[in-house]
Amino acid sequence: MDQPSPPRPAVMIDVARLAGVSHQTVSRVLNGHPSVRSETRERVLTAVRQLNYRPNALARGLAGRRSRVLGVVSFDTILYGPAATLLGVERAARAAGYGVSIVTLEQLDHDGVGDALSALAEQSVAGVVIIAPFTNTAAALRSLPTGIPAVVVEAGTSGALPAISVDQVAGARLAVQHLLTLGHATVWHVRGPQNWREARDRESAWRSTLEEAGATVPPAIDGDWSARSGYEAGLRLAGDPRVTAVFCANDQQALGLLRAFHERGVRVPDDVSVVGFDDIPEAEFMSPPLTTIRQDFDEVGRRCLGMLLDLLDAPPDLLGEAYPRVAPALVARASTGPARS
Amino acid sequence: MDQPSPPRPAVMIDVARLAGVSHQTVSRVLNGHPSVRSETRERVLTAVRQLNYRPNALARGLAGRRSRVLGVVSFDTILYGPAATLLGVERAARAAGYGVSIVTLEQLDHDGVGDALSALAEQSVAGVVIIAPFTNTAAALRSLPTGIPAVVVEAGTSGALPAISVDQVAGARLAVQHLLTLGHATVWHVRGPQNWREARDRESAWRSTLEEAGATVPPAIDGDWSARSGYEAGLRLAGDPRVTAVFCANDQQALGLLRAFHERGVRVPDDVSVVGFDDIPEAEFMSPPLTTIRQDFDEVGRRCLGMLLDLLDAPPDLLGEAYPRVAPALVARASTGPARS
DNA sequence: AACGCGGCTGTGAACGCTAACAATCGTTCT
DNA sequence: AGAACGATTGTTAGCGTTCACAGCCGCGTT
Repeated sequence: MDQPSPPRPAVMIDVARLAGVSHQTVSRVLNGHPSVRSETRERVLTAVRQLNYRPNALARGLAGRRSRVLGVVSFDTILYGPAATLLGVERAARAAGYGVSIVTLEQLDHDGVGDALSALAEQSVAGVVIIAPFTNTAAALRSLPTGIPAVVVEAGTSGALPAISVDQVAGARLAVQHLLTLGHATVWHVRGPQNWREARDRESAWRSTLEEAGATVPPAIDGDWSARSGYEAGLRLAGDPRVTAVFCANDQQALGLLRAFHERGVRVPDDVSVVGFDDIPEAEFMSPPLTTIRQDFDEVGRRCLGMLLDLLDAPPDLLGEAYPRVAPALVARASTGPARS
Repeated sequence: MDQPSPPRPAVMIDVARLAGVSHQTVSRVLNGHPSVRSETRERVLTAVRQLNYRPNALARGLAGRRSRVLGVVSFDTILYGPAATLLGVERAARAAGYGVSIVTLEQLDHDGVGDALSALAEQSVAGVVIIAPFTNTAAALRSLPTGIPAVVVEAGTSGALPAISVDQVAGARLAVQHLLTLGHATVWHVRGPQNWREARDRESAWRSTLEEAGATVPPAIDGDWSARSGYEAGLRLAGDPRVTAVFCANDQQALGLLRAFHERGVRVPDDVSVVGFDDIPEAEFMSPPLTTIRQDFDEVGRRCLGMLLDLLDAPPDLLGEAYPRVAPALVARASTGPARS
């Protein structure tokens, strides 16, 4: 006689027996196969509920082709953008009935990405989302013949890979034009790390926007996304009377910059205007509240997943440029103002 | 005749054939079984390399008992602590040869946790780490007879569940005592959301530390971890001459508070000292740099994983309180100073 | 000289599910 | 009326591993 709550969780055959059908019929019901008499379907569903049956995803993946798990390759640092994107992807995946397995990389190099992908392939993920917007990611991926459908996030115009990204060029242009419109003769730039695609895109858009406006292009200051690097940049910029407007490649750097300016008695926005990038939740509460470029990471995650799902059943790679960039937006706050007269 | 790069990835039997052994011997080599002649082992490993064989985790999980995947239940907001902990767990898991599947919850309630756990159970994870330090998480978990080994992060002294946490009480005490030592008559508190275990722990430690010191205990101000809530608290506190020291339940709230004080002309630390909690990377670059309590989330993640792995082969729950709390540390910066004389 | 034992390897059967095909039945078409 | 058809269900065979149980070998024992 069976115990009411057996140690072993119910499997499909248990459900089948209880419902008086074959295990295949149970499978059909579970997978929404059309040709099952509705009375039978009900009987099966009742049995499922009664036994608290949950299909085993491992067996499912092994038997059929597709697993209902997606892989996400992210990396090892807590940066707002990637973290927010990951969340967006996960949420969208869950909504679509997929699980999410993550791998973070410490190495940004070829092997790192390769290993991550292998680890995911081992788990038979149906597809992967790669949130690793380094300039060399695309190259690394191209040389990996894993055959898993993949979507790259934020990789910009890298080429042959399906990618979703925020329009970095438009964002940087928004920032620079905002400052120029306020009457600043030129705009300085604290850029992000050079191995990041986005950093390069922002920098080059900054440069070309200035050039188009006929403004002189000051040298870019190096940064690495961290507040500390922004702080150091701020210390260098603080003494220079030519500096009236600074565009930071992200909000953390802007925070550090603000700190340095504050220390050195540079008033923002009276002496210098500052614009950031990302619109992290804290931006509104910096001193002063930071004007910045908002990126909708949630939307990125969502589109990214949509694209991956399309990729899963649409075999060809004809999807090329069908997916438009996500548009960034300027959020004007108190850190920017008219140029000193 | 086989193509050199077949569309179908190699499976164990392919390796076996190439090495001239049985599939079982291949399995033995892969799992480090002792009784394989070293010459045979070499032969198999060579074949593995040659075919670029990777064992199928799905089949492995199905056939054997254990899958090499752990689940992490997190939730839907980008908060520094949980994000950092997740990263720590993932890193530790990867080091131990485990994959990580994540599920985020939007609902904090019983069903939310239950669904998350079911989703993970479906994937046959070997164990789960739950990063959801709500006060009701413990209750929700106890009522779930899923039978999966689980470790809860940051759940404090909740009781019957294996848990790893930073010593919130010690942390809050550190903060309050730091301020009292500086000569402040009492310390105000902007607390976190009441459904968070940690928020309650910090609040009650704040209260008891004040009481022990014979200081009056002002009413706690509500917050929800966000900078905005800190800002609002700051606006309320700014007018009050009795307020000379504020302990914020996290750094974001402290940021908002600083912003509000700045707006209202309250000088920090001259008029009011402020202490935060977490030591987010930005804390050092706030205006002024924030004195705060550092939590080592990476260590939390690591211990958490260690505990889970112990739990996996050590069946009994005799591990109870064997795992000590992670000690927090005071990081003194410029936002605190002596009381006004 | 036969026995037994330990190191090494192979065989068959799960694991829980889906895919492909076969079987059954009541209809509908010619 | 006989056959073919569509809807519904069952049967059999894997998916790629590990597990349990044999085999085989050569050596030291009795």
